[in-house]
Amino acid sequence: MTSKALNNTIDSLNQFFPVFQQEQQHIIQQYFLDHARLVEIDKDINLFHQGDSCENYYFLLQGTVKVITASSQGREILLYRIKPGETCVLSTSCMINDRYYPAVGVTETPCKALSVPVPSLIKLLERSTIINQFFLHNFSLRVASLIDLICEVALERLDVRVARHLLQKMDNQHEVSITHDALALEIGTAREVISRQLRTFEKNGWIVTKRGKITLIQIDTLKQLSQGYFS
Amino acid sequence: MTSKALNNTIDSLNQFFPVFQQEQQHIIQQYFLDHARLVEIDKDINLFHQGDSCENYYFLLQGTVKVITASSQGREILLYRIKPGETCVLSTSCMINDRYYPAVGVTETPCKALSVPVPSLIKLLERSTIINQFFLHNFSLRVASLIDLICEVALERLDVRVARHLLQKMDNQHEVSITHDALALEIGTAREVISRQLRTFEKNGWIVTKRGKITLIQIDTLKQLSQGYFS
DNA sequence: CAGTTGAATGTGATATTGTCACTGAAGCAA
DNA sequence: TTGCTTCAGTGACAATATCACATTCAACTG
Repeated sequence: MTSKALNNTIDSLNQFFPVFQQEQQHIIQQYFLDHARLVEIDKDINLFHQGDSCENYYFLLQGTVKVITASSQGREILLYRIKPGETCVLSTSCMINDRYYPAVGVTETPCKALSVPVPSLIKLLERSTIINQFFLHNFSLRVASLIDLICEVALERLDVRVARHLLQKMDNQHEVSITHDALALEIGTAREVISRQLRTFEKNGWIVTKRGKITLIQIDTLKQLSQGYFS
Repeated sequence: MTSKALNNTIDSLNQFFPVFQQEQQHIIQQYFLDHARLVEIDKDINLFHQGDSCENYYFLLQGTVKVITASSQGREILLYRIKPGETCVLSTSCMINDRYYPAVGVTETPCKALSVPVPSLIKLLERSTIINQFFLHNFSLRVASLIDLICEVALERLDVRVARHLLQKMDNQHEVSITHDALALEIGTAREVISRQLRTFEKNGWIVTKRGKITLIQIDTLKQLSQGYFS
């Protein structure tokens, strides 16, 4: 990577390493100068497949990536999203254990990322505690979110989960732009199930649905439901 | 901790830090000398509750601990087991982010562990890359297992999951000593559901059930089922 | 040993969720 | 407009979950 290109992304690096200005600054800067490559990726591109091994490691600068896992039967569920300033814990996990990916990563929007080859990153891990701490933090947050997901999927009612999801995804016009199909994937169920759930919500007057769009009407009721206060 | 007590557990420490004999050996040994306390814990003791903050960190030497999370409705699911030579990623996660536990930890057998206060461990993390790498490995393995669990819970049929579980837990007499209730907790469903599933397995001649014990008869059939080859 | 007690398991009725095989509707492009 | 393609709706049925009990077994008590 050229020095100029690094300078262009040096601000972005700070979002990964807020402690960048310390003793190890030089090591890390030099590392990225030597090994990092700035890549741009279109929408709906597979970054990695189920069964791939991990060869390049991405530091996401722009866009979002969804990480999905699928069963043998074809049903899928969204494990988490990677946002700017984050990395993929799965990549980390695979890198450290030299395993295959147990999931698929797909860009949801056009993305920019810093890409570094895994072997060099492993060497860096042995030298810099800051990098280590960065990865620890990353893991730490994601473990918590994965456990939350397990609770939801294994123990919560579907209507509760749908309500939560809608509230989480609504914009400031109280709208969610998503197809039933996509919502089903995120929640880990089938489209028909979502369709029916939304229809009963609509019958209750809680939401209004259009093609590809859901408008939340009775936000408070949905909030109550999302916290399990309802039958 | 006295030097003698440390010597008693220094072999155990090696199972955590196989690279113990290197440059940082002195730092880590000294750390455990200064801060670690050997604790013995009875069976069925809660190490931490949902909502606790993390004050002591355990390195498990003997016994097993199950980590369970519960919904508001009271249903529970087993997230993972901690075995000797392991630590609790949840503790790590809570320690690093200064969060509350999203789950419960209960000893399944009498346990021995090294206990260290969290603040001191955080300081050690800033000095030793070996400790960092240890935690990274730990996280890394657990993330993979959590993702597997999500796949199972969200996407797999119940009979497949029960079959897998039985195969995993059987001893070399092809027996599993467990109550339906406990099995239900591990799989994240209700006892009645497990009872019915086992009964149909038994009708098919795949297993024989006694009170508190299940004997697997047609192992191959169960293996096929566990891999999803069956309807 | 019989009797009691508590844990473990069985069962039917019903509600929720998932699957399958379709039909219909809305938007887009030629 | 016509023909696509994507998105959504529907009924029938299967699988799983929940509830409210009844039953059985094993261990303990006296």
